[in-house]
Amino acid sequence: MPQTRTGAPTISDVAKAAGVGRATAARTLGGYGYVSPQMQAKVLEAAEDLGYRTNALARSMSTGVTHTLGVIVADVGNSFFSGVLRGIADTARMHSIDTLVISTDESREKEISAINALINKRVDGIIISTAARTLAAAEHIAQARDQGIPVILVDRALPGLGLDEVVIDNRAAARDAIRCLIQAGHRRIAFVWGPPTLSRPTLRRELVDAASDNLFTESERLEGYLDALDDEGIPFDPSLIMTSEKTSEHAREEMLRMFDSPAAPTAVFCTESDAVIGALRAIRERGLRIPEDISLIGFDDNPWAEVMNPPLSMIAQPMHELGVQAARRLLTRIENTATAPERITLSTELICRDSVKSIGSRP
Amino acid sequence: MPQTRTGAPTISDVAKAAGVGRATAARTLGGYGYVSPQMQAKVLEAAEDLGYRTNALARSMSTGVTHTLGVIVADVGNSFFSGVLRGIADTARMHSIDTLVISTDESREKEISAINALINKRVDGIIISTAARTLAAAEHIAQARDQGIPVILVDRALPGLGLDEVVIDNRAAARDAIRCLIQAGHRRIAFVWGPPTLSRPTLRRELVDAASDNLFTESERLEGYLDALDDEGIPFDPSLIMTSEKTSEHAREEMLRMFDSPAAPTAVFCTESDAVIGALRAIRERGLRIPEDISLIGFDDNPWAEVMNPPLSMIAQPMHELGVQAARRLLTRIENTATAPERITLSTELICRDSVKSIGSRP
DNA sequence: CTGTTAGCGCGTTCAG
DNA sequence: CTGAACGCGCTAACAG
Repeated sequence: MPQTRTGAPTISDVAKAAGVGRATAARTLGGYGYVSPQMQAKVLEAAEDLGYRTNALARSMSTGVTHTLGVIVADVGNSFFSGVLRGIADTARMHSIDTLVISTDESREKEISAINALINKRVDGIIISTAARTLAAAEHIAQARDQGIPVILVDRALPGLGLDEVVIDNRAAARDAIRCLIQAGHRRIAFVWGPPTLSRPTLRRELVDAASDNLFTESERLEGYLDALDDEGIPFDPSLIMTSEKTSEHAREEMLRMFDSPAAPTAVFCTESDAVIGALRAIRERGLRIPEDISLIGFDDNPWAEVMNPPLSMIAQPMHELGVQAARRLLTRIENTATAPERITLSTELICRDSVKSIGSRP
Repeated sequence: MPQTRTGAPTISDVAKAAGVGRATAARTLGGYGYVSPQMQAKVLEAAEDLGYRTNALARSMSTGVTHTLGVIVADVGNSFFSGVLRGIADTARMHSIDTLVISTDESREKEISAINALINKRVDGIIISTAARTLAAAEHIAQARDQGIPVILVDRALPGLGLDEVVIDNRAAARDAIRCLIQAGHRRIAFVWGPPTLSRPTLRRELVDAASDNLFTESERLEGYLDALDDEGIPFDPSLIMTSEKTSEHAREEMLRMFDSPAAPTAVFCTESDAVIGALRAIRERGLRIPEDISLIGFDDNPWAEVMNPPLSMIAQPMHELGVQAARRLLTRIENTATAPERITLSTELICRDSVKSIGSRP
């Protein structure tokens, strides 16, 4: 029978039952220090039939290690983040450390409260895909870092914080996709979802400014789009950029607007899979066919992209690997806190299927 | 300057800095007991510029509450589970409690080790979608329950454990879908994925036996399929049941096999979205059209189902709500440990779109 | 190799 | 209303 109020047998209960000192019991149960095989057996047996479970809280109190790490993302329900999470949790679990997950919906308050909760719970480290776009807005992250908690930025970098970052090359990914479209003869390419702005930007500068104040991933993708246009000397048309709120419903609406314009796009580039969904809805509503009437390339090669009619050309992001690398980096950072922070950039792959048609307006 | 080795300022540091007793500091910082506004102010200020963060571990040690709950599922990377998780985490976070997530890949060992980790970390409760199909195989769950940790079963029930269960009506969902197909005139309906068996069952009994030893959800779905067949007096054909390992690749292979058989199915029912992906691949490979050549209904109404050509008829599961209900139930269970366990059954919705064609072989 | 003792940081009596 | 003292369960020096 357990003696404590909480009901759980403690290490002293075991020691008593085994007829040895606490420390001996603690040593064998904790797996440290020396203890004779005979005593060990006695302790183990006593522990067994008392149903002893080591109290991780108490252990953490004295060791200062919780074997728990925190993960903060916008939405664990999202396929991208849940893929990353899986990668993180898998590699963490291999080292028998658990994962605390918090979704923020890109809300600053939620992110701050998440960080605080994790700090208070004394997690061994934090992996975060922050909604902050500026150093000033990332004070809570700097705080965690200053508390001595290792922090890894995943998917969204934020230079200047002096933290390790694990990201993909968003700019190159977007550039390659747009190039693929341009090479197929397209010149009017819609960019479905860009930086949200209050009014539609007319100048390129306005747009770039808005983007630089936006999420790392989104602004990089826009830059890549612009890069490709520049390379081919194609003029930038602001009416082809979606700047409203990022929901698949808004993506649909903006696409509809573009289709109804005299200078409608002949191709669409979507920066996220929800954007693809929205674009696809609009395309169907207007009775357009892919790729005959409109070509499409999107981000995130989910399994369904391949079974669409026609199969969609997509940019595959290594979600799981992103998580694995972030977790690895965190683990080594926990050991060795003193090396210089670095950025790990994973590459994407443009999976060419049948959603892009050559419209042969090229020499 | 912090005095402890861990670097973090403690409540006594604050007390000292504020020139008051520990208890006074503890009371204001912990938000309990009485303390004069003036002292309170002094303490708060001292805490502020010392950068004090309450140590949740220490607090949990004395209160016995961790404000943390554990979630165990097969795969957080899976869209169904990540949806459920989101529901759980959302409602938990509203009560400022965090969520520890562990994936098991349906492995018994991983599930056991997950439960142990959670018990040791003294989570306030556990929500699990267990891989165990029998009471005997669920001993680890019974153990957690006996340790006094509230446990809620989600998505997969296991009667006899005496635990609360939050599930959907799998049997009715499958039955309705099959009925819809039958009413459209179909009599040869493939069931893509059923209980894995070593050899293809020839008798209905064999199959049902295999199913009853399978996951709760899967066996219920098979029963629903059989129910509908029985209602209409349609004979059961074992060659239409997929009994190999559950991967989309195997789903594809089994579909291919069925298509090549003289008695090919005219409709397919898929019990999971990965099964749909596999079936869709096979359908394309054989050059079949939906719904002209083959009708299809699947589980899990993910956003992409609606933008397929044609839009797919799907069974929508309330994933988020499943999580919300499970979390709610857990929270009330944590308060009030003494009420009788109950099963909450959420209903699904058959979303009829264009993947089912009437083949009019009916009066 | 083993037992004793002192923290870890906070909640919580119990006098004053 | 305030402060001193003890306990939570475990690790870690330190003697023996």
